[in-house]
Amino acid sequence: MSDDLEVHGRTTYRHGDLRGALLAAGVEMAREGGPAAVVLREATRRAGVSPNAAYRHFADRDALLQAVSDACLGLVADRIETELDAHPATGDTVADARMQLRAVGLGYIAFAREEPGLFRTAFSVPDNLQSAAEPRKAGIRGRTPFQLVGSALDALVAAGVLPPERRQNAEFLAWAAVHGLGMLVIDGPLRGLDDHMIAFATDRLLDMVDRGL
Amino acid sequence: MSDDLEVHGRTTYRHGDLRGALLAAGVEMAREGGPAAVVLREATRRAGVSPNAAYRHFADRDALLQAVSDACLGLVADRIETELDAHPATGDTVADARMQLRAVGLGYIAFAREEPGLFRTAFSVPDNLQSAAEPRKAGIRGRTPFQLVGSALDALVAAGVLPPERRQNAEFLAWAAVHGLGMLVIDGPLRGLDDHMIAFATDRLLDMVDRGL
DNA sequence: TCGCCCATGTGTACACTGTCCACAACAGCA
DNA sequence: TGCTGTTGTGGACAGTGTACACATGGGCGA
Repeated sequence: MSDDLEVHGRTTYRHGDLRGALLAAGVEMAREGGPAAVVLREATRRAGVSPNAAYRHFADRDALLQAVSDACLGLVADRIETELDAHPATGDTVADARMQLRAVGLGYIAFAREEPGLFRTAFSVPDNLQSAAEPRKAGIRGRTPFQLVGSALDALVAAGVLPPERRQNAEFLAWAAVHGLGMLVIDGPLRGLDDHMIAFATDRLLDMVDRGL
Repeated sequence: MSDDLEVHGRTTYRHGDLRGALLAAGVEMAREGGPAAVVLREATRRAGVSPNAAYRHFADRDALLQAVSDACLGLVADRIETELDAHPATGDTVADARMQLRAVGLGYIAFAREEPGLFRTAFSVPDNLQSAAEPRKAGIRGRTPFQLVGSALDALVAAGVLPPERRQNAEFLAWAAVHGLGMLVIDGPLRGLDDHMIAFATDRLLDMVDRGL
């Protein structure tokens, strides 16, 4: 019996961090097959535990999916932060603010292309305004994608590019545009276009946002 | 035995239009619970037929979902056509062209709000450029949503509002923006906002497209 | 008109899923 | 040391997709 446990790298009756293990397994399955591939029993199998053990940590399969989805949103945030780092400030306040919003969009689309399964999973669960800024949806630096868009818009206002009266709710517009492109790129009509065309479309979309906000 | 058949409105061994019945049942289930609610066995139950009968008309559950999704896209097109009818031409070519694109967006968002389940289902299945204009995704007037956006953009070019060099691939930008807003409204951060706020956000988004295209 | 064929629907069966219930083990505290 | 509440197990059940063999009878050729 204790042999069985050790097979799965477990020497004690207790797992230690089953919740974490299930979450990690869920993310891995989501990566491979999107939200539908997040299967509770399979997660317990990968964690080396009986199916019902999951119910000590998640109310039901939906709760697991919700947690996986939140983790995916955090990964989106991380990818955006990476893109922000790749475009460091130059000192030109106006150009920097513009680039900041652009970087958010680029990171968003890049994540959609690099991890379509995680991207789909991130947005497969109903959300709302209240929870859009909850810490469990945040990346490693503690900011959610929604907050990252907001910061970029604040910078645009501070730089005098975006008139303050247009700031309110502007994240919805920017987000909608970029999010829509992301969806179209991974399993909408734009699926299968080559990198060059995607990059071109992204560029034009960001121009549109920049000009039209 | 023949009694059983008659219970489901069937007097013959053959159903007559099982494919159509399964499709209709699928759409109904999608309306109530989105793509996940499209259950093959339940569809056959509603059609008064044994589960395996479905396999004479659809290769598997995914093929049924694909067909349901196509039908939903047709309904999106119908809703857009309705909105177009609600904004008849005035003779002012420029204003009419602008309004045409606006109507497409309004119809799109309206459908998302009125039929969230069908909307989600319409875009739950991978798509691509080739199939975006296939007749089975068309509405009652034979045009797909993708084609309706295209027509509106053509009108903008004809009216001299949109420079021809910006016409290419412009449907991607317009579509992405509106599609993104649709997603955010039904189960993104904008979910639960009241009608007034949604209308306001839609208006501003369409302004952005109009200005930024 | 008869008889056959094959498209269409049925029955049975299997693997897999989510989830409920009663039970077992054991970590940590009294 | 012994109790207790938390965590994991085992068995069971309904529901799903789908494969295989079989039944039915509508409509065609003879």
